[in-house]
Amino acid sequence: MEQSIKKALLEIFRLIYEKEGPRHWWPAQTKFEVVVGAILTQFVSWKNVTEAIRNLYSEGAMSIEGICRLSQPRLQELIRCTRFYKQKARKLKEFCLYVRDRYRGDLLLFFDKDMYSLREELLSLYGIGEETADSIILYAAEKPIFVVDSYTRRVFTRLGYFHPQISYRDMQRFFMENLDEDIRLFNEYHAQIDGVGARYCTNRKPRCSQCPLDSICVKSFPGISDGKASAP
DNA sequence: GCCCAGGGGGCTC
DNA sequence: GAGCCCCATGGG
Repeated sequence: MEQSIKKALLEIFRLIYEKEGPRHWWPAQTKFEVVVGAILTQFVSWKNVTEAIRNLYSEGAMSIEGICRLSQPRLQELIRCTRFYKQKARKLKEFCLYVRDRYRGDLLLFFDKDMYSLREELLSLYGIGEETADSIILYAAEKPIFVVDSYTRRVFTRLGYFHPQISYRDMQRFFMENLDEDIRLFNEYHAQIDGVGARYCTNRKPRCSQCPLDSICVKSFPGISDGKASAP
Protein backbone atom coordinates (compact mmCIF):
# COMPACT_ATOMS: atom_id res chain seq x y z
CA MET A 1 0.00 0.00 0.00
CA GLU A 2 1.15 3.52 -0.65
CA GLN A 3 2.40 4.94 2.60
CA SER A 4 1.56 8.51 1.62
CA ILE A 5 -2.11 7.72 1.04
CA LYS A 6 -2.28 5.70 4.22
CA LYS A 7 -0.83 8.62 6.14
CA ALA A 8 -3.26 11.03 4.53
CA LEU A 9 -6.23 8.84 5.39
CA LEU A 10 -5.17 8.62 9.02
CA GLU A 11 -4.63 12.37 9.10
CA ILE A 12 -8.12 12.96 7.73
CA PHE A 13 -9.51 10.71 10.42
CA ARG A 14 -7.52 12.47 13.11
CA LEU A 15 -8.67 15.91 12.01
CA ILE A 16 -12.32 14.95 12.14
CA TYR A 17 -12.06 12.98 15.35
CA GLU A 18 -10.29 15.77 17.21
CA LYS A 19 -13.05 18.20 16.41
CA GLU A 20 -16.07 15.93 16.57
CA GLY A 21 -15.16 13.28 19.14
CA PRO A 22 -16.56 9.74 19.03
CA ARG A 23 -19.78 9.39 17.05
CA HIS A 24 -21.47 6.52 18.93
CA TRP A 25 -22.55 5.27 15.56
CA TRP A 26 -25.29 2.81 15.02
CA PRO A 27 -27.16 3.18 18.27
CA ALA A 28 -28.60 -0.32 18.30
CA GLN A 29 -29.26 -2.61 21.27
CA THR A 30 -28.99 -5.88 19.38
CA LYS A 31 -27.60 -7.34 16.18
CA PHE A 32 -31.09 -7.78 14.87
CA GLU A 33 -31.76 -4.11 15.47
CA VAL A 34 -28.74 -3.30 13.31
CA VAL A 35 -30.18 -5.36 10.48
CA VAL A 36 -33.61 -3.78 10.75
CA GLY A 37 -32.06 -0.32 10.94
CA ALA A 38 -29.82 -1.00 7.93
CA ILE A 39 -32.84 -1.83 5.80
CA LEU A 40 -35.14 0.88 7.11
CA THR A 41 -32.58 3.67 6.84
CA GLN A 42 -32.26 3.33 3.08
CA PHE A 43 -32.69 6.89 1.76
CA VAL A 44 -34.31 8.19 4.92
CA SER A 45 -33.02 9.98 7.98
CA TRP A 46 -32.26 7.98 11.09
CA LYS A 47 -34.89 9.89 13.04
CA ASN A 48 -37.65 8.21 11.07
CA VAL A 49 -36.01 4.83 11.61
CA THR A 50 -36.00 5.07 15.40
CA GLU A 51 -39.73 5.70 15.37
CA ALA A 52 -40.36 2.60 13.26
CA ILE A 53 -38.16 0.50 15.54
CA ARG A 54 -40.09 1.81 18.53
CA ASN A 55 -43.30 0.76 16.82
CA LEU A 56 -41.96 -2.74 16.25
CA TYR A 57 -40.98 -3.08 19.91
CA SER A 58 -44.39 -1.84 21.04
CA GLU A 59 -46.00 -4.46 18.84
CA GLY A 60 -43.75 -7.14 20.35
CA ALA A 61 -42.46 -7.83 16.87
CA MET A 62 -38.81 -6.81 17.13
CA SER A 63 -37.44 -10.27 16.41
CA ILE A 64 -37.07 -12.72 13.53
CA GLU A 65 -40.12 -14.65 14.65
CA GLY A 66 -42.03 -11.48 15.44
CA ILE A 67 -41.66 -10.10 11.96
CA CYS A 68 -42.34 -13.47 10.35
CA ARG A 69 -45.60 -13.54 12.27
CA LEU A 70 -46.81 -10.06 11.29
CA SER A 71 -49.12 -9.59 8.33
CA GLN A 72 -47.72 -7.47 5.52
CA PRO A 73 -50.33 -4.71 5.96
CA ARG A 74 -49.60 -4.49 9.68
CA LEU A 75 -45.85 -4.46 9.10
CA GLN A 76 -46.28 -1.73 6.49
CA GLU A 77 -48.28 0.32 8.92
CA LEU A 78 -45.63 0.04 11.65
CA ILE A 79 -42.80 1.20 9.38
CA ARG A 80 -44.71 3.69 7.26
CA CYS A 81 -42.65 6.60 8.59
CA THR A 82 -39.53 5.24 6.86
CA ARG A 83 -40.62 5.98 3.26
CA PHE A 84 -40.89 3.31 0.54
CA TYR A 85 -42.58 1.33 3.26
CA LYS A 86 -44.20 -1.33 1.08
CA GLN A 87 -40.85 -2.31 -0.38
CA LYS A 88 -39.17 -2.16 3.01
CA ALA A 89 -41.85 -4.35 4.57
CA ARG A 90 -41.12 -6.94 1.91
CA LYS A 91 -37.37 -6.61 2.49
CA LEU A 92 -37.71 -7.15 6.23
CA LYS A 93 -40.09 -10.05 5.82
CA GLU A 94 -37.96 -11.86 3.27
CA PHE A 95 -34.82 -11.42 5.35
CA CYS A 96 -36.51 -12.83 8.45
CA LEU A 97 -38.08 -15.75 6.61
CA TYR A 98 -34.69 -16.57 5.13
CA VAL A 99 -32.90 -16.62 8.48
CA ARG A 100 -35.74 -18.50 10.11
CA ASP A 101 -35.87 -21.20 7.46
CA ARG A 102 -32.16 -21.59 6.73
CA TYR A 103 -30.59 -20.83 10.09
CA ARG A 104 -33.31 -21.71 12.61
CA GLY A 105 -33.76 -18.01 13.23
CA ASP A 106 -30.23 -17.75 14.60
CA LEU A 107 -28.43 -14.63 13.38
CA LEU A 108 -25.12 -15.73 14.91
CA LEU A 109 -25.30 -18.94 12.92
CA PHE A 110 -26.06 -16.95 9.78
CA PHE A 111 -23.07 -14.66 10.41
CA ASP A 112 -20.70 -17.54 11.20
CA LYS A 113 -18.74 -17.62 7.95
CA ASP A 114 -16.04 -15.59 6.26
CA MET A 115 -17.18 -12.07 5.45
CA TYR A 116 -17.01 -12.39 1.67
CA SER A 117 -19.24 -15.46 1.69
CA LEU A 118 -21.61 -13.64 4.01
CA ARG A 119 -21.55 -10.65 1.66
CA GLU A 120 -22.51 -12.75 -1.35
CA GLU A 121 -25.31 -14.35 0.62
CA LEU A 122 -26.65 -11.00 1.81
CA LEU A 123 -26.51 -9.56 -1.71
CA SER A 124 -28.62 -12.44 -2.99
CA LEU A 125 -31.50 -11.36 -0.75
CA TYR A 126 -34.19 -8.94 -1.90
CA GLY A 127 -33.51 -5.37 -0.82
CA ILE A 128 -29.96 -5.92 0.40
CA GLY A 129 -27.52 -3.99 -1.77
CA GLU A 130 -23.85 -3.30 -1.21
CA GLU A 131 -24.12 -0.62 1.43
CA THR A 132 -26.78 -2.44 3.43
CA ALA A 133 -24.83 -5.70 3.23
CA ASP A 134 -21.61 -4.05 4.35
CA SER A 135 -23.33 -2.23 7.20
CA ILE A 136 -24.71 -5.52 8.44
CA ILE A 137 -21.30 -7.19 8.11
CA LEU A 138 -19.44 -4.43 9.97
CA TYR A 139 -21.96 -3.34 12.58
CA ALA A 140 -23.86 -6.57 13.28
CA ALA A 141 -21.58 -9.46 12.28
CA GLU A 142 -18.59 -7.37 13.40
CA LYS A 143 -16.27 -8.35 10.59
CA PRO A 144 -13.73 -5.91 9.10
CA ILE A 145 -15.33 -4.58 5.93
CA PHE A 146 -15.29 -0.87 5.11
CA VAL A 147 -18.70 0.71 4.55
CA VAL A 148 -18.95 3.52 2.01
CA ASP A 149 -21.92 5.53 0.78
CA SER A 150 -22.98 8.69 -1.01
CA TYR A 151 -21.50 10.85 1.76
CA THR A 152 -18.16 9.13 1.30
CA ARG A 153 -18.32 9.80 -2.42
CA ARG A 154 -19.14 13.47 -1.93
CA VAL A 155 -16.60 14.18 0.81
CA PHE A 156 -13.69 12.39 -0.86
CA THR A 157 -14.52 13.83 -4.26
CA ARG A 158 -14.29 17.33 -2.81
CA LEU A 159 -11.11 16.41 -0.95
CA GLY A 160 -9.66 15.52 -4.34
CA TYR A 161 -9.34 11.73 -4.04
CA PHE A 162 -12.31 10.49 -6.12
CA HIS A 163 -14.02 11.18 -9.38
CA PRO A 164 -17.68 11.97 -8.74
CA GLN A 165 -18.79 8.88 -10.67
CA ILE A 166 -16.57 6.44 -8.78
CA SER A 167 -18.27 3.11 -8.13
CA TYR A 168 -19.08 1.68 -4.72
CA ARG A 169 -16.53 -1.09 -5.19
CA ASP A 170 -13.72 1.29 -6.12
CA MET A 171 -14.43 3.49 -3.12
CA GLN A 172 -14.42 0.50 -0.82
CA ARG A 173 -11.23 -0.84 -2.38
CA PHE A 174 -9.54 2.52 -1.82
CA PHE A 175 -10.11 2.41 1.92
CA MET A 176 -9.46 -1.28 2.40
CA GLU A 177 -6.20 -1.16 0.48
CA ASN A 178 -4.95 1.86 2.38
CA LEU A 179 -6.03 1.17 5.94
CA ASP A 180 -5.08 -1.63 8.31
CA GLU A 181 -7.85 -4.16 8.74
CA ASP A 182 -9.35 -2.98 12.00
CA ILE A 183 -13.01 -3.29 12.92
CA ARG A 184 -13.01 -0.40 15.36
CA LEU A 185 -11.21 1.91 12.93
CA PHE A 186 -13.53 0.94 10.05
CA ASN A 187 -16.52 1.49 12.31
CA GLU A 188 -15.50 4.92 13.55
CA TYR A 189 -14.04 6.10 10.25
CA HIS A 190 -17.26 5.52 8.34
CA ALA A 191 -19.21 7.16 11.12
CA GLN A 192 -16.98 10.24 11.05
CA ILE A 193 -17.18 10.62 7.27
CA ASP A 194 -20.95 10.51 7.47
CA GLY A 195 -20.93 13.08 10.23
CA VAL A 196 -18.91 15.45 8.09
CA GLY A 197 -21.12 14.74 5.07
CA ALA A 198 -24.26 15.47 7.02
CA ARG A 199 -23.09 18.51 9.01
CA TYR A 200 -20.57 20.34 6.85
CA CYS A 201 -20.07 18.80 3.43
CA THR A 202 -23.70 19.16 2.43
CA ASN A 203 -24.82 19.02 -1.15
CA ARG A 204 -25.88 22.57 -2.01
CA LYS A 205 -24.43 24.82 0.64
CA PRO A 206 -21.37 23.24 2.22
CA ARG A 207 -20.17 24.90 5.43
CA CYS A 208 -16.49 24.76 4.58
CA SER A 209 -15.36 27.38 7.09
CA GLN A 210 -16.58 25.18 9.96
CA CYS A 211 -15.47 21.86 8.46
CA PRO A 212 -12.66 20.03 10.26
CA LEU A 213 -11.17 19.16 6.85
CA ASP A 214 -11.16 22.72 5.50
CA SER A 215 -7.39 23.07 5.79
CA ILE A 216 -6.62 20.05 3.60
CA CYS A 217 -9.57 20.22 1.18
CA VAL A 218 -9.01 21.12 -2.48
CA LYS A 219 -12.74 21.92 -2.77
CA SER A 220 -13.36 20.10 -5.98
CA PHE A 221 -17.01 20.81 -6.79
CA PRO A 222 -17.66 19.24 -10.17
CA GLY A 223 -21.20 20.60 -10.35
CA ILE A 224 -22.85 19.94 -7.05
CA SER A 225 -24.32 16.47 -7.59
CA ASP A 226 -26.95 17.30 -10.20
CA GLY A 227 -24.53 19.09 -12.48
CA LYS A 228 -26.46 22.35 -12.41
CA ALA A 229 -25.43 24.32 -9.37
CA SER A 230 -22.10 26.08 -9.38
CA ALA A 231 -19.34 26.03 -6.84
CA PRO A 232 -19.91 28.29 -3.82
C1' DG B 1 -43.75 25.27 -2.74
C1' DC B 2 -39.12 23.61 -2.41
C1' DC B 3 -35.27 20.52 -1.03
C1' DC B 4 -33.40 16.78 1.29
C1' DA B 5 -32.65 12.47 4.01
C1' DG B 6 -27.17 6.94 6.25
C1' DG B 7 -30.52 2.82 -1.29
C1' DG B 8 -32.06 -0.74 -4.02
C1' DG B 9 -34.69 -3.16 -7.82
C1' DG B 10 -35.71 -3.43 -12.53
C1' DC B 11 -35.18 -2.10 -16.93
C1' DT B 12 -32.51 -0.55 -21.15
C1' DC B 13 -28.45 0.02 -24.07
C1' DG C 1 -21.27 -1.34 -16.36
C1' DA C 2 -23.71 3.08 -16.70
C1' DG C 3 -28.06 5.54 -16.95
C1' DC C 4 -32.75 6.02 -16.04
C1' DC C 5 -37.21 5.57 -13.51
C1' DC C 6 -39.79 3.86 -9.60
C1' DC C 7 -40.71 3.57 -4.69
C1' DA C 8 -43.53 7.51 -1.73
C1' DT C 9 -42.79 9.86 4.51
C1' DG C 10 -41.47 13.62 7.28
C1' DG C 11 -38.81 17.74 8.57
C1' DG C 12 -36.59 22.09 7.51
